[in-house]
Amino acid sequence: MNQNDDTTVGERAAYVLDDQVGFLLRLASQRHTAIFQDSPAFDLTPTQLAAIVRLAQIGECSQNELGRQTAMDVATIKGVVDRLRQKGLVVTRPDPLDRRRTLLSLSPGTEAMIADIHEFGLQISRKTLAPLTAAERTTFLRLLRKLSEVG
Amino acid sequence: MNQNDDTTVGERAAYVLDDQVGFLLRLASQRHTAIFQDSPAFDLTPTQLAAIVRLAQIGECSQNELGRQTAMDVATIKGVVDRLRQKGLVVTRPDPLDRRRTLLSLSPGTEAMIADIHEFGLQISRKTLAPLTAAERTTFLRLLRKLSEVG
DNA sequence: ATCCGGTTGTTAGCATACTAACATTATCGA
DNA sequence: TCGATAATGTTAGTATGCTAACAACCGGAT
Repeated sequence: MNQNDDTTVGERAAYVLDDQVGFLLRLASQRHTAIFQDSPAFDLTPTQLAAIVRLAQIGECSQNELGRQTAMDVATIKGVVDRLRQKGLVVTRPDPLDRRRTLLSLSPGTEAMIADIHEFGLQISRKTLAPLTAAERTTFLRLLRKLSEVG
Repeated sequence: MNQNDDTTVGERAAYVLDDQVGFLLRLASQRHTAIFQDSPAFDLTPTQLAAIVRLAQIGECSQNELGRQTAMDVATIKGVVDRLRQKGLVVTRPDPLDRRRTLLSLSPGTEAMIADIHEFGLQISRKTLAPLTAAERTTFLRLLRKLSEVG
């Protein structure tokens, strides 16, 4: 019987930190972020790129709506949008139909860069998944999606 | 031909944010953290639990060493250790052999809780992986480890 | 023995990510 | 129409996670 067997009947599973999904998710996220930041094509963080790409996809929308579409709470999306506005990548105008809202859209310069930003994002994904074979990449993304879509 | 086909010869792969590994890793991490925080067994964050479990595993060590063993840079591990000391979970003493170092160890009370902390960690991992079948869980952890272990 | 490079821990600054509380504005129901 | 409810955006506070700079200290090489 393997000394690392964690399925022995009647015995409690051993807690090995390096085998826990939360710990491994943190490591994988760290590696992805490092790959992203080491590819200096744009002065963007992964989160900022996600916001820009989503805004390009869905078009003009409110700040909270963009937050929901990118899985950022209201406090986080505010900071992200503030920094994107400061860089001139996103512009705003008041919503004429709802005085609570500010509508966000990409600046013309950003609009023109969208294709390059997409290409950059694909490169990052390829580098991140490089340790896996093509079949493994497909499987991994499918399972990761199952873990993310719940709730 | 499928309209979402991203492998058509001669065409550039489409950039779909929801299919990018970085975005999905962020979603999965968010879900894991939410599961963790909604299980109020201990007043700990995932990072703090990792530090405690690792310290229990490797025994008394320096702050930077614990950081390396838990994938936290020197600034991050400092904050984590400060908070664990403030809660009385970790105690320190100067290293008699190296005046730069402070040696960390678990407080006796924490030592006594380690088995419960392990059990709690296993519950969190089970809940996080619940959307997958047993076979999928094994595969997912194997691939996630491959993505994390790369230098 | 001294100098030099490396290690340890601290600090400051920035960027997510979360909760909670708040004022303002919309909307729906009675 | 009015009153309760909900949505929007802001602010404050806390906790990672990163870089960069710094002082103090250790070890080895000359």
